[in-house]
Amino acid sequence: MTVTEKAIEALRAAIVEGVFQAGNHLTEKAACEYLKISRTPVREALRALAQEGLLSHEPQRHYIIRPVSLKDVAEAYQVRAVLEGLACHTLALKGLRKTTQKRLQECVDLGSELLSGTVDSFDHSKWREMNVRFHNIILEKAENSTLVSAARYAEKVPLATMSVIADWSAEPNFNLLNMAQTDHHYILLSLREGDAARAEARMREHILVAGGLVQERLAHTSQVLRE
Amino acid sequence: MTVTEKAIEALRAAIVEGVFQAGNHLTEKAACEYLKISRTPVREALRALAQEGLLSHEPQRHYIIRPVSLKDVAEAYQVRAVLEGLACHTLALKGLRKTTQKRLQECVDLGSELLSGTVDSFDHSKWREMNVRFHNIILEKAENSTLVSAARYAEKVPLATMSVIADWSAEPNFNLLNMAQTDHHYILLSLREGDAARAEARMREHILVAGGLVQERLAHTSQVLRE
DNA sequence: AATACAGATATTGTATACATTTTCTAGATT
DNA sequence: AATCTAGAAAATGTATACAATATCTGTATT
Repeated sequence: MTVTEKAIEALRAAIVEGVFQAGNHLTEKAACEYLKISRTPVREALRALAQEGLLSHEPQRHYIIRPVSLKDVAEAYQVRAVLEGLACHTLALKGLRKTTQKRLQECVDLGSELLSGTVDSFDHSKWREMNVRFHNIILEKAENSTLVSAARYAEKVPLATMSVIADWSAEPNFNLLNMAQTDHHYILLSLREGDAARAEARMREHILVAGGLVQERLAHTSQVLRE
Repeated sequence: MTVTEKAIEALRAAIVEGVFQAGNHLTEKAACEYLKISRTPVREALRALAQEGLLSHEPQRHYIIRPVSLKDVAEAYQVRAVLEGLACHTLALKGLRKTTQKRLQECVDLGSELLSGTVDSFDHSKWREMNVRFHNIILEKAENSTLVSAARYAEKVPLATMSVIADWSAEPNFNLLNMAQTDHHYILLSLREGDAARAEARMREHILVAGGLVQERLAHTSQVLRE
């Protein structure tokens, strides 16, 4: 792994965690001293993060850490909803290959297994891993590279990714998890039946609900949000 | 304008025009000598173009000019269709401001004016400008920055943008232009009525049709496509 | 003849020096 | 006191030198 790659990850983490506060300047020098490396890889990292949307930048001016609002998070989820909806639409038309169907079924089965146990023994990290896998399989099996890239982009909006939910393992909401599980079940069913419109609609709704949940939690836990 | 910015534009143009052939390597040195500048801005430009999707790259390896297939173009249009569909959905729910409605109406009026004249006097560049404007207004007035970025990304796929049609001014297809004009009319109508579902559906269909047209032409004129 | 290896060559990655532009500051002017 | 204007300081942009890695080439080995 090159220094530049490490710089991208380290700076992204630092920004999301609030080491560099939103709204402030971020000079190349400050980033260099924080990471203890030279300017060249830092410049490349800053440019990459700006393209991701984490920083804003105009030529000849310093980078600014883009504040993230609840509205930004909501918008990112709306975009993800239509993109993953398209993935479902495409995949339903294309038809599920047996191996793909099997892999998705495994996710659904694992989900119901995880939810069938006692509340105390619920394994949140396994559930999260399963969830990411379910969505990624659908996205990738649609075999549309522009779609994958665009979806990855929408996931880069801070706090607009599934993984933030990991921090809430203390008090998982089983009503919502059961809803998500049911969604997954019916999405897979629609895909198997080749019902493109329903698969799309279900996935859209599924993601919008998840987005609403994330926003609600963020509003309460008052993360690093502007306003 | 900095050297880096000029490098990005010049290299993008060179790739799209086929100066550097698709599928081939593109070494930093070759780009430096072509542009007659040093490696630093070239490296930044290559990284930016890779993020756009024009080049592929793995660390410690040279950049490769990503070949574009008809399939890629089709996929990019599908992504644009759902994204601009979302823009319509959002805008219809949000409601059109008077100024926005006026600006869109101007596009529609200009379109019908351009199509009402004789075939020979048809001003293709004005039509194209109007079309880009119509779509941009909707995209921007939806006020979802992730959506705008994702849509801009999908437009970066070579040949998957409206502007390629500019080259076909020799023989515009009036049936299709009239269809597009009708689409614009009804999209605006749905937006004004606040009918989110119809506005979305119409925009999706509108873009898919345009994408089909572009693909058909590309297949005949045999552009710089692989396979 | 095909393969494996070693050295040479070329290419990418990083650091640093210099150039240019912007921003800050101190003083003069009103 | 407020504003404007050098000049200085600091930041970004660019070029180049050096380091690390990958690729190529020719020879030796089987």
